Parts: sequence; structure tokens; C-alpha cells
Amino acid sequence: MKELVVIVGPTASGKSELAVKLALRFGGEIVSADSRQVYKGLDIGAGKITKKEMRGVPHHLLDVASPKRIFTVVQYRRRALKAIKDIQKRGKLPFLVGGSPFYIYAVANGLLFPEVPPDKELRRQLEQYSAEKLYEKLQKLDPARAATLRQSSGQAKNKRRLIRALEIVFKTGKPVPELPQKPLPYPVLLLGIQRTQDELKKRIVKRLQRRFREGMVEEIQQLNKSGLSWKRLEELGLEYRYVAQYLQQKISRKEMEEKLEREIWKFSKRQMNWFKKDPRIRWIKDLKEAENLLRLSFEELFESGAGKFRIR
RNA sequence: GGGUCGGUGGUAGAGCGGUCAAUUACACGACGCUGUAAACGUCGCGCCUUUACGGCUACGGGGGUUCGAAUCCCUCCCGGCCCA
Repeated sequence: MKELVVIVGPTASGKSELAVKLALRFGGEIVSADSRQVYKGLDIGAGKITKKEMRGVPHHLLDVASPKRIFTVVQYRRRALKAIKDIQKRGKLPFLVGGSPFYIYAVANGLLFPEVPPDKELRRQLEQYSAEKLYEKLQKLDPARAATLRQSSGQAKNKRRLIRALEIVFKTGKPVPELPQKPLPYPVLLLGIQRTQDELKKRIVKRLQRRFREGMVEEIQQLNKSGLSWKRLEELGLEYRYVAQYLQQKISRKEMEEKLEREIWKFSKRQMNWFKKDPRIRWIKDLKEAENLLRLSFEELFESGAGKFRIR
């Protein structure tokens, strides 16, 4: 039988560890859904799981791209779906685990993005215009998309969104299509790790300190030495952004640490903005609750005659 | 003790007679997201309410000038600097 378990939660909530435990218990493999861990060399700063921590559980979609080039959701989606299929073929249970909501939903909701690859040159040209101008252009060429953006909190002023919309219109000669969603052909169980704000804040600080001890600053210094520009590092956000600023002496060590604690906290809230409005997510507090839910969900599947699944 | 500069919203820091509940940044909060998503963007942020070009309380304290003061004057308190 086939099924997919998705594990979500804000950063530092303990997804990786929980996933490994569940995978060991239920015979699973893990598909990472993290927009930074896909890059080679982004290890400590991205919180990539170590070989030892994997405890023999196969992990997929880690280290699949060079950080020098931008890896996109669409590439991610393609590879993740393939990884999931392969795992299922081998009779194992796939766990989609990660903190990049857009990546999670690209897979779990089967978002079918328009087949228009990014055009750097075009983007650079459009970048010259103000958001207002871009919006006017879009309004003329694709009023429907313009209206959609206008209705979603601030997007009418988001150049990145406007440019992408125009890019699609220019390349296809047609309006931006409504995003088709292709439901996955197998049942999906979404688990969310629940933590109080206090708890999460503490975990963020603790984890950040651990990363410093583990040599995160050195890692980022090294990445720059081996050819990753400061600009690119800053673009990668959070740890990479602020440590890069520190290494360039744009900010002090203290500023860097304070900034990081705050920014990571804000990031976790942004992640939660996605998850908290998804009614499918079953929020769990610990391993036990997760196990129970998994077992239950399997039982339901047995009853419905969907097939058999081995629980170790 | 004398002189001098300054005390503004959570912080920094504008404003220097009306159009100021007070520019801006940060912090904080809420939210959005169709190939950069740890990215990118929007909104709110004194209090109250029938949410209104509404009311109230506010720019260290007190007093004054003025039709009107965060903005001018006096005084007190506090802080920086200089002289003693």
C-alpha cells in the first residue's frame, strides 16, 4: 500500500529528530523539504542532519544542488515526487519532512506551476520599473491576475510577484492560468509539531548557540573562500545572511547574534502562517502522539481495505 | 558653584508657534505569497469609542505668553560636555 506522511512545524521544533524516530519505527525513508538543505555545503547554518543523526534512515533531497545557482520549487517538486514514488516502490513509507512551506505544499497539494522557466534577462529589464508601473502593465495584459494580486495582502506592490506574472504572460502570450492542483494519488497524513511560543524561542536560542559552537561561522567563511559571493550568501537568508554580514564587518558579533535570534523567530512565525490555516494538519506534542496517529491512520486504511502495511 | 547643550512615543532619532497623536528607522504585532520562498512583499502600532476630516490624554514636572505650544518665556528636576 502507498501513503505519504508529511511532518511540518516551525524551525527548531524538532522535525528531523522526530522523523528519524518515526521512520525507524514504521520502516520509512525521509524526503527533506528544505529550501536550503538542498544545497551542497550548507550544513551547519542550514541545520542539515548529520550521518550519525540519520541512524541509518535514508534521507533524500539533501545536497542535490550547487549553492551558486538558484534551485527552485519546481525542480524540488519534480525530484521530491520521484523520491516519494521510489520509496513507495521499495515498500517503504515516505516521510516528507521540512520547514519550507512552499516546498511542502508544492508537493503535498500537487501545485502545477506554469511551464515558464525564469528568464534572467527579462527579469533584469522589468526590475527597472517601479511596482506601480509593473502593476499597470499587468493590469493591461492580465487583469484577472492583477486583481488576484491586489486582493492578497500587499502583493500588488510586490515586484517579484508582478515580474513573475508578467514573465508568464510574455512567454506564453496568455494570461497567468489559475494554479491547477493535482491531488496526490495516495493518502496523505499531515502531522504538525506543536510547541508553545516560549518553548520555541528557547529552542531557537539554544540551537543557534550550538551552531556557533559547531563552527557555523567557519563554515560560512569557507563557503565564501571557495567561491560563493557574499551577495549570494546574504541572499540565502538567516544564518547565511547575518553571518556573512558579520564576516564582512558590516555588523558586530553581538549585533549578528541578536539579529539572528529575532529573525529566526520571525521566520518561524511566517512558517506558522502557512501551517495554522491548514485544517488537515494534526498537531502533535510528542513522539507518542505521532505514533498513535500513524497507527490509527493505518488501521483506518486496513479497515477500508486499502491494503496492508507492515509495522515493525 | 559658573557656563553650555540637551530631555519627544518600546528604543534611536526628526520636528522647533497652527496643516502633530507627532517624519523616519528599528523593535513589536497581524497578514500575504503561481519557478529567488530562510527569499520577497503589505498593513497595523498612545488610549477610547457609535472607527469618524470623532473624543481624550500626550512631546521631563510646574507655571506663563498666545486665538493657538512638542515648538517661545520663567522655574524646578534629570543627563552630557566645558570651566571652577
